[in-house]
Parts: sequence; C-alpha cells; structure tokens
Amino acid sequence: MSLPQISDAEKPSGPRRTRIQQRNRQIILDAALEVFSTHGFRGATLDQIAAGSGLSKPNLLYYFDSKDAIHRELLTRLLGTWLEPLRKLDPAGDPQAEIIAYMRRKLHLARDFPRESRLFANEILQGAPRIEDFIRNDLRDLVDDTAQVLAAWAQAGRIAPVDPYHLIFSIWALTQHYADFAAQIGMIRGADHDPTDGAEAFLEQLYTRLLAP
Amino acid sequence: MSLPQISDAEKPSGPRRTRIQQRNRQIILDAALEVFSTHGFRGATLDQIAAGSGLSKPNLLYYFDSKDAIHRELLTRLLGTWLEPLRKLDPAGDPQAEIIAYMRRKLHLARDFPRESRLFANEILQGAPRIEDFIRNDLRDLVDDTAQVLAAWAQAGRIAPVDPYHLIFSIWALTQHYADFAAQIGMIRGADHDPTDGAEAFLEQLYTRLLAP
DNA sequence: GTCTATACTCTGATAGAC
DNA sequence: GTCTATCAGAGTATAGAC
Repeated sequence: MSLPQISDAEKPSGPRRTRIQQRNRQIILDAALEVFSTHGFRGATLDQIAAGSGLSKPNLLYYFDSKDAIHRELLTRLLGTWLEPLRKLDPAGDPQAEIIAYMRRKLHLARDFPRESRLFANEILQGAPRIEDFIRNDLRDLVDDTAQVLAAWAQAGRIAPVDPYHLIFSIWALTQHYADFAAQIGMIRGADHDPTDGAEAFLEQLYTRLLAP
Repeated sequence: MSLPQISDAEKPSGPRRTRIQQRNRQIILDAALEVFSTHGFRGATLDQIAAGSGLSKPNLLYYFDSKDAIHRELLTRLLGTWLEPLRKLDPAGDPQAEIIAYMRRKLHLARDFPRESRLFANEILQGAPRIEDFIRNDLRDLVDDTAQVLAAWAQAGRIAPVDPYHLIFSIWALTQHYADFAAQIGMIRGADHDPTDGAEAFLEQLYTRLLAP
C-alpha cells in the first residue's frame, strides 16, 4: 500500500527528472513527513529533516524550493488519498455494508498511514490555512453528496434515522483517533501492541447497532 | 464555568501576589492558550503572545520565567480538569445513564473549552513529551479502574458486551473531535453555527443503541 | 549534485533606564 | 512594573567551491 504521487511541480524542473532525483526527493519527503506530522509546520525545522534524511540542509533546498514547498508537496499528495475512501461509497449498495466498509477503509488508512493522518490533524488544528480551499470545495461537496445518500437511506427506512453529517464526522473521529492519539493509547494500553488492535471489531459492533433500522 | 487554578509556583514569588499580578498572569495565560493551542509549543512565539495580551515581550518574562513556564502552567491547569468527568462516573449508578452522562460532560468540555482541548491534542500529536508522566500514571490508573467497572457491567449483562477500553476511547474521540476539528466542521457546515449543534442528540442515540443489553 | 561558509531574519531572554 | 535596547542562538535560505 502506498500513497499516490500526484504533484511534480517542483525543481529541478528543466530536463526530465532522473531516478536519483526521484529517489532523493522521496527520501526527503519521508523524513519531512515524520517531522511535520509531529511538530506542525512552524515547529518543524530543516535541520531535523536534514538529519532524518541524511542529506545536508542546502541539499534539501536543491531538491525543493523552500521549507514551504516540501510541506505543500506532502499535503498535495495526501489530499487525493483522503477523499478516496468516501468516494468509493456506493449509493446503489447495501446501506449498512457500505457505511461499515467506509469506516473500515478509513480505519485501515489510519493504521497504515498514521503520519499522514497526524499531518492532516496538525493542519486542521492550526485552522487549516493551507487546505482551506480543499475543504471548502472538494471535501465539502463530497460530504454534502454523501449526506444526501445517507439521508435518503434513512428516509427509506434502510438504516436508522441518524443525522448524516454527524454520522460522517463520527467515522472520521473514531478512525483518525487511533492515528492522531496513538501516543496516548500506547501509554495507556502498553506501547507494544498496535493501537488499532480490537478497534475494527468494536467499530463494527458500534455501527451495526447504530444503523440497524 | 471556569477552569480551576492549580499551580502557583511561578515568579514573582517573594511576597504575596497582588491582584494586578494575578490579573496580568491570567491575561498572559489567555493569550498564550490561544497561540499554543493553534501552533503547538515550538510553533508558538512570545511575540504572538505579547501581541495577544497587549503586553511587551520582556513584560511577559517578568511574570513568567520562560516560554516553557507559561506552557507548563497551562498544561498543569488543564490536567486536573481533564480527569474530572471520568472521576465522576459512579460504579453504583445506572450503567447506561452513567456512561451517557460521562459522554455529555466530555462533550460540554469540548464545547466550552475548545482551546484547552486543542492544547491537549497538540501535546499528544507531538508524542506527549511534557505530559507522559501524567498519562502513564494518573490517567492510566483512572482508565484501568473505569475499564474494570465497565467490564463488570458488561459481565452482569447490564450493558452490551463491549470492549471497555475502546468504549472509553470512542467517547474521547467523538467528543474532542468537535473541538479539535472545529475548523474543518465549520468549513463544511458553515462557520455560523456551533460545531457541536446536534452532536449531543446524535451521540446519545449512538451510545443508547450501542449499550443496550 | 553536494558541500562549507555565510548572509540575514526571527526568537527567547537579559540589562538597565525610568 | 513596564519599557527600549540589545545579545546570543537558532532558523531559512543563498553563494560559490569542488
């Protein structure tokens, strides 16, 4: 499982990008994801990213225009992935199965890409300054459409009558919590086991009971 | 509703603290809470706090030893409040009512003190370096005790058989989400209304259905 | 492509006048 | 108690050798 690589709009942009360049950019982004997702944009430093990637600080800036460009690239790569699970929800499918499958996809995303989840969480905590446009347009439209589908299902008595927006928010909250608050969960349950252990069964139980007509 | 004021171990600590001092310290903490909860510890600056409080930067450092001391004071004041709702859960009460009342207390905390919730979230995202001790001891013990109560209730058939730890985590996730992700919710639903609007009814419905024996 | 050296700005904290 | 001035260190970014 790996995140899609969307954007390519960074230097060096003259001739075609070599494999070395691609590889070093990826190494930098990996180290940067670790740092940005932990400390947020302003709290992260190029020194930390340089140390994490094994490259010198000026060398980072050979591959990316600026600290901001690295961060922007990470967010851009993330956003498409972020919508995908919700896009897969099928209005023609079985309501309960579709909603639970969506929850499961989000949970797996949190389990497999906790740093990406924390990067997103950091951005929202800061007031979403860099992804406000994405949220107000792409995400909002998708949520509105999905809420209509959920409302229609409730109206038809195929799921219990629940507020569709809060239903969606609840799935986000419950799944992302296992990534964003993993440190806390680890300290309470013991850091040795996966924070999402048992979460899937619990959440299935929760949504099965909530949605039963 | 106001948070308790616990710690007093900051300068000026010689003679008794005057009302002016108390008031200015409170003004500083207010401004600092806004900045720290948005940008995290490293991302926050004394300049921002000075601007927000209307005091000069050296003046902040007359009332507090350092940037770290301001942050520590905010966390200290928060932590007691953080445990209180769970402490109030009564093992002798009605199981469903107790759990739902706990959820409601947490939700009101998120609604009334969203900045405190975001301060906590920021700290956890960073790996909880400053409150690790609190989580590993005070919080963990309280959670373990509560989990035992919940497990006994499930064992006795007074609530549905659910994983007690995930039940607690779910309450944290669902309630704090309305504070921590308020920016996102506002951009999706319209910033004009309270992000927690409708949340209480939805969460009551959710836990009523989940816990029914 | 990668490094050392460095310019320049921001940031936390202190000195000292008032 | 509050301010102006300022220091030392960290931070982003660039210049230029190799």
